[in-house]
Amino acid sequence: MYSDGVPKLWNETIEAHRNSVREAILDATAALVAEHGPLSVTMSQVAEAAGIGRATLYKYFPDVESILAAWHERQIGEHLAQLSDAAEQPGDPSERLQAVLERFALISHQHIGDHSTDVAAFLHRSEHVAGAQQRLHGFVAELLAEGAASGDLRDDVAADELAGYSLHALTAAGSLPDQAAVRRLVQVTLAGLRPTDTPVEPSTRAAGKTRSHHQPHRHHRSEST
Amino acid sequence: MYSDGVPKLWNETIEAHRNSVREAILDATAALVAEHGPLSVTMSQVAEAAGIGRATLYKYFPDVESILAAWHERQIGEHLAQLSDAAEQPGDPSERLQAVLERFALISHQHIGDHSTDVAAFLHRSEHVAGAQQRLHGFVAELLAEGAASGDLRDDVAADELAGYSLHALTAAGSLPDQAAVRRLVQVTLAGLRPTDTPVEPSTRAAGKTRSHHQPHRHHRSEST
DNA sequence: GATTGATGGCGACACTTTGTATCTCAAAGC
DNA sequence: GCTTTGAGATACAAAGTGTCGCCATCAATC
Repeated sequence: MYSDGVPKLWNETIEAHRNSVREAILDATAALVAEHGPLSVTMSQVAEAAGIGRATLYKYFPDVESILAAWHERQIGEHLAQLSDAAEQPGDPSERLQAVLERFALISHQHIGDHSTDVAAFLHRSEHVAGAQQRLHGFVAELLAEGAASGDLRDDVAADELAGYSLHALTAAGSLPDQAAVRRLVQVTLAGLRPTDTPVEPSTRAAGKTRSHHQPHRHHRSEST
Repeated sequence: MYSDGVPKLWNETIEAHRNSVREAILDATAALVAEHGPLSVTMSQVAEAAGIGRATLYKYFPDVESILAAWHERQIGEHLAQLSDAAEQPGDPSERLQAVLERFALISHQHIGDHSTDVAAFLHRSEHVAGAQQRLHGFVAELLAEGAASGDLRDDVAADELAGYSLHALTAAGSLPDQAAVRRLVQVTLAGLRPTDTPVEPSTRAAGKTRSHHQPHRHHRSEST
């Protein structure tokens, strides 16, 4: 039937089945989270909603947290795919960056109520979850590094840190009422990324842990070009 | 009725006691969350950790979600107090704003691992929780409105939206390694708030005066991630 | 100072959820 | 046909949940 080069031909169909069941579990979980919140999700509910026996569920995931982690990974993965798509559109780096950030903001805005993006915050070992999240961060950081190299963006702060800034700032889109507001948010966020005439001072002061406000900046209102 | 000066003296001591027990519950919850994550917190564990009977716990809170909500409220309240303190320091509006934002960023940075600020994301009725969070948002929005009025900050975007932007952007401090990075983040965030020569309004660039198309919207959602 | 009333704390009970061990069955491979 | 492999359901012990009712305590009243 199949190519006999593969020793585990039977394994392929079973893998496909497991995958479909897994997807059903994740879908059911998403629905339950959207309805009752992540805290009240139980293995029993998930099993019933997914249409499988409860004991069977344990053959896929050991506990609720693992399910939520997997769900979160899937979500981020999908988002990352959309962002990659947006990044591949033609245009100069600045335009592409804007397209990516706007895409991300719109995704965040789309998922209000659904806690998919926020889930990472309360999974205990957030570091474990960091898989897709890391890739997302790295992806944005790379774009930002490009922009900094071409002079479109500020280079006085590491692209890594700017990526964190951007991603967090744009999650504010989840609280916004409409897409026009989302676009304004993207503009504001981008404004924070552009080169400044008052760059962050590198190290005029030694390593001190005092909190007190450092020297006041006199910033000019004109940010020409 | 002997002493009519203080009719409910008994009520005061009992209230004090209830408050202390309540604080103990919240402290115990915080410890449990820090150790095992919010998902695995149970009423039994909280009761034992707080040193009270489980049934007694139900006289204070009906379920885990309520406890987490109360804990979150307390945290935000404390943060708000610190921010108010920072805002009352002398200085011009711009300096005060920077002090407040830096304080907030440092608080976010301080609480890495502890999910106190992230909890709002997964409480089901986040709108219910929004009490202190709303005040925090309004507090920052007010500062931003001041800055916009004095010309130190951009006025092409509603202070309301800028507040959401700022608070979200600064939560990125939770992922930063040291305080120097936190200060850089504050600078980047502030850069997004300053006036720009390319305001967000699509048209209406005729005169130097911008018409505010956007009216302040009313409803918000969860604030932190 | 004894009684009454109201309130906090806790033991106990019935019920649900959890995690696992065991069993059955369907399909691939010989 | 017979064996093997693994998915899926049933069964059970342990833990968690929500509630009722009893007791101790303290304020207020006689």
